[in-house]
Amino acid sequence: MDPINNSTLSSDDSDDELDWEEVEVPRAEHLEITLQPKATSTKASTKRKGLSHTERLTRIHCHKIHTICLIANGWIRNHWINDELLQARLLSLTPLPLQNSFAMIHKSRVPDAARRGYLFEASITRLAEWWSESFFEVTPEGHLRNRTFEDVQLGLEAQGFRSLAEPAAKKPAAPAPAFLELIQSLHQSPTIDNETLQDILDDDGEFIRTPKSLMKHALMRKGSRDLSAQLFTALCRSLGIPTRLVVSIQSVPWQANINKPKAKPRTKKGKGKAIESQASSQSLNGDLKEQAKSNPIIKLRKQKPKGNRLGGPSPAASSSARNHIPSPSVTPPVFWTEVFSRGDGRWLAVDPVRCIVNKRKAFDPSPGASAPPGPSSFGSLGTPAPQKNRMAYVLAFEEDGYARDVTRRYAREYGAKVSKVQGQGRGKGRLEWWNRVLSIVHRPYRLHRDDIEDEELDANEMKEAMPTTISGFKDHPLYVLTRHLHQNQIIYPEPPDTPELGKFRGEPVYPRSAVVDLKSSENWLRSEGRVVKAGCQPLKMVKARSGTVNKLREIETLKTAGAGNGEVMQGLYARGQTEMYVPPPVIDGIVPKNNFGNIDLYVPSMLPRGGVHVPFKGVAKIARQLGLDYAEAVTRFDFKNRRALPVIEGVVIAVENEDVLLEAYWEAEKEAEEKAHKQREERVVKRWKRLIQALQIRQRLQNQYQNTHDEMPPADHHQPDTDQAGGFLVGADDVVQPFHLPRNFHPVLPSYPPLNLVPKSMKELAARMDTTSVTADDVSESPLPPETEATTDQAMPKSTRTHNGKALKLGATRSSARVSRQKRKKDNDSEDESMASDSPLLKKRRTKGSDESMPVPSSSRVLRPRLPRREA
DNA sequence: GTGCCGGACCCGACTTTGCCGCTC
DNA sequence: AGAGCGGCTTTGTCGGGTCCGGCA
Repeated sequence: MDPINNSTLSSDDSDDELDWEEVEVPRAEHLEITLQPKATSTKASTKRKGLSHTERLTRIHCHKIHTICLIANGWIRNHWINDELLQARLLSLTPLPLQNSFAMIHKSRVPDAARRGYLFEASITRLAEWWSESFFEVTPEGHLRNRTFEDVQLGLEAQGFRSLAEPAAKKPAAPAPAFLELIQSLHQSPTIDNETLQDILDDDGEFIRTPKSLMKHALMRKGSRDLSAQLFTALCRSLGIPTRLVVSIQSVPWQANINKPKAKPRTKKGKGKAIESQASSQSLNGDLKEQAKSNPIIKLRKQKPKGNRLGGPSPAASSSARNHIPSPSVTPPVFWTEVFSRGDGRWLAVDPVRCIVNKRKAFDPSPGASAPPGPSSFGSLGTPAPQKNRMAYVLAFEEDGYARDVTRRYAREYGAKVSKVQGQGRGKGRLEWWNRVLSIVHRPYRLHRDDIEDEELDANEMKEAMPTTISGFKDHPLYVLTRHLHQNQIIYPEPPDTPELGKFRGEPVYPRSAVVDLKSSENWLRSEGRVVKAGCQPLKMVKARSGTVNKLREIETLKTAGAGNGEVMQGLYARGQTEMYVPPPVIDGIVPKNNFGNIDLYVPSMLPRGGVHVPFKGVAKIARQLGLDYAEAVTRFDFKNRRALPVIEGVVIAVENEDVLLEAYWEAEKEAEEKAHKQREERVVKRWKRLIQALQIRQRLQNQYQNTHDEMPPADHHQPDTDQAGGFLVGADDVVQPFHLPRNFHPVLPSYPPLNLVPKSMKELAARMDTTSVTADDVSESPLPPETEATTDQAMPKSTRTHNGKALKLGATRSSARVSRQKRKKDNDSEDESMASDSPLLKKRRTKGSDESMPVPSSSRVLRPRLPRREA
C-alpha cells in the first residue's frame, strides 16, 4: 500500500474500526512537512473582525452607565448652584446697573411683550459680556471632554487595570464580564486618588466637591469653562430669572470607529507613529495587556505641566492636539445656560464663555455642522484632533432639579445623525432605555411652558433640512428613501398618492409617516389575533420563508408544482386591512376546535364567546373524566430544531362548566397531594427501618467477632476467608464504621405539612420500630425491643443471635443483605428523601452496587423536625 | 476630508401542531 | 393495553447592523 495513500485514507476516513493491514514502509523515504505562515493567513489576521457580541454589549453597558453618571453629575452641579450663599456672593459681585436692567423689565413699565423680550435679551447679553470679558477667567483645562472607549481602556491598562475587552474575549458566554471585573478591581483598590484618576483620563480634571468649592472659584473668578457656565447659571438664578443648567452629556460612545484614525498608507516611519499605531491596534485585539507589559508606558507626570505620556492614547495626536487644540473659549461648550424670556415665552441659550446669546446652532460641535466663531477643531499640522465634544444627549436642568431633553434645539442634524445616536430606528432597546432614563429626570407634571417648548422643538425638527447624504436618510425620523425600506414595509398610499417631498440624487424622498409595516395573514392572527378582511388584496408579495421542516416541504412541493417558476410568494397586509378575529362561540357547552382538535388562543381576544380559559396543568384530564366538552388551548409555539411545538396551557371550556371543573380539579389536586404525602411517609418510615436494621447488624457483628479479631493474626485481617461463605465481610470494621447521627444544626426550612417521622433519639426510634410491622421479606432480623439500647451488647435480639440454630454466619448476613438490597431496589425511586446518609455502611453499599440508589441526603435533613415537601 | 459602497461577519427574527420508547 | 410523559433532535435561512477598506 502506498504510504501516502494510506495516510490520506486515515485522515479522510474517521472510522476507527477499519482493519489495518501491516505493510512494509520504505525506510529511505521520509515525509517532511514544513509549515509556513501563508500570506493569506497574514491577510486574514490583518483583516479586522467586527466587534464580538460580548464586546459590543460591554461597550453599550459602559456607555449607558457613563451616561447616567454624567447625568447625575449634572444633577448635582445643578443642585449645588442653588446654594443661597453662593448666589448671594455672586450677586454681590455683579454691578448694580446690570442687576437693575433686569428689574426694569416689567409689565407695568413695558407693556409690550415683544419689547420686554427684546430688552431681556439685551440685558442678558450685557450680563454675559460682563461675565466673559471682565469677570470670569476661563482656564484652558479642567472641562469635561469626550473620550473614546479605547482612550479610557488604554488609560485603565496603563494604571494596571485589566483590559475591558480582554475578559470578554476569554469568556464570551458571560455578558459584559469585563465591566464587572473593572467594577470589582475598582472596588478592590478603593484608594484611587485624583492623580491616578487624572492619569487614567489623561486629563487635569477640576475637582469640585461641594458648593464651597464653587464659591471659592467664584471668589477667585477663575475656573474651567464648565465652571464658568455653572456659576453664570447660579448668577442668573440669583437675579430671579428662570434659568436652566444645560449639559451636553459626553459619555463614552459605544461605536468602535469613533475618533479612530483611518489607516494611513505606510509612507512614514517614526517611533512615535509606530507606538501610536501599535497602541491603537492593540486596543481591539485584546492582547494589549501583554504589550503593555513588554512596553511599559512611561509616565511623564512628574515633568508636568501637562500629562503627556509616551505610548499613551495616540500620543502624537494627543500632544499635538493638546498644543494646538483651540481654546475652550472659542469651541462649543459642554455646559451652558438657558434663561427663560418671559416676554417671548421661550428659552434663550447663553454661552457665558463665548458670550453667545440666542444662537442655538452655535452649540453643535459636530465638525461639518457647526461653524463656531473661532478656529476649527483641527491642529495646524494637519493632524486631526480627536473630537472632544460630541452632541448626543442634551439635558437642561431646572432650578427644581428636574430636567428636559433639549437635544432637538441644539443639534443641527438631529434627524440625520443625533437621533440615531439616541437610538431611534435601530438597536431597539436603546431608545427605550433613553426614554426610561428621561422619565426619571422629567418633571412628573407639565408646565405650560413645557408644552410651548415641545411645540418649538417639534417645529425645529420639522424645519430641519433634508440630509445631504444617503446614510443620513437611513432611519431618519422624517424622511425615507425607498432603498431603505425593509422587506415588510411599503409606502402607503402608493407613491402617486403619497407625494414626493423631493428628490435626492434622483431618488424620490417620501415622508416617514407614509411607511406602513406589513405582516402576513398568519402573522396577524398569531401576533395580534387579527384576520385579513374579506376581499383585501396583499399590498406586497415577498418570498415565502420556511422556518420549519413542514413548511419547507410545503414550499418545495409548491415549487415543483408551480411549473418551475421559481419562488413561492407570500402576501403581506397592512393593519388597516385586518379586523379582530371573532372565534365561533361556545354553543350548548360545545367548544369549537381547530383541525388539530384544540383551540388557538394566542391572545386573550381569541377566546370564544361563552367560553373560559382554565390554564392549569392536568385540567384536561379532569374535564375528560367529568365528560365535559373542552379544547386544549394553544397559546404559543416553541421552536426547536425547525419544528414548531405547540405550547398548551390548560383548556377552554364552557362558562357554565367552569365551576364544576374547577371544583373537581381542586379536589383532585388535594387528593393527589394527600396521596403523595402518604406515599412519602411510607417511604421514609421504610428507610428509617432499614437504617436501624443496618445498625443492628453492625452491632451484632461487632459483638460477635470482637474477640475473634483479637485472636486473629493481623496479616489476615484484610484477606477474605475463602473457606467460608461470606468471607468477603471479614474486614467488616472497614465497611461498618462507628455511626454517629448528625446533629441538628441546620435551620428549619419553611413549614410544610409535618411528617414527624424522624425519631429524636435512638430510643424513640427503637420504639417506632417496635410498632412498625416488619415483614419477613424485609430483613431476617426482628426490630429492637423498645426497652433496650441499640448500642449495648444486650440489645441483640435473640433472633439475630442464631440463624438456623447456629451462631449467625457472615453468609447469612450476606443473604439478608442481598434480600434487603433487592427489596431496596424494588422500593427505589429517584426522589430525594430524608434519610440518614453518612453511614459508611451505606456509602460502601452504594459503591458496591451501582444500581443501589438509596436516597442518602445530607445530614441537614436527618433530624429536622419538619421535612420539606418536594413539590411546591 | 468626507461619504459611498461592497464585503465580511455577526446576530436576531422568522418559522407556527413529531416520533418513539418507557412507565404506570 | 393504552394513555401519558419525556427524551431526542442539531441549528436552518434571511435580513439587518456594524465595521472596515477602497474608492470617488
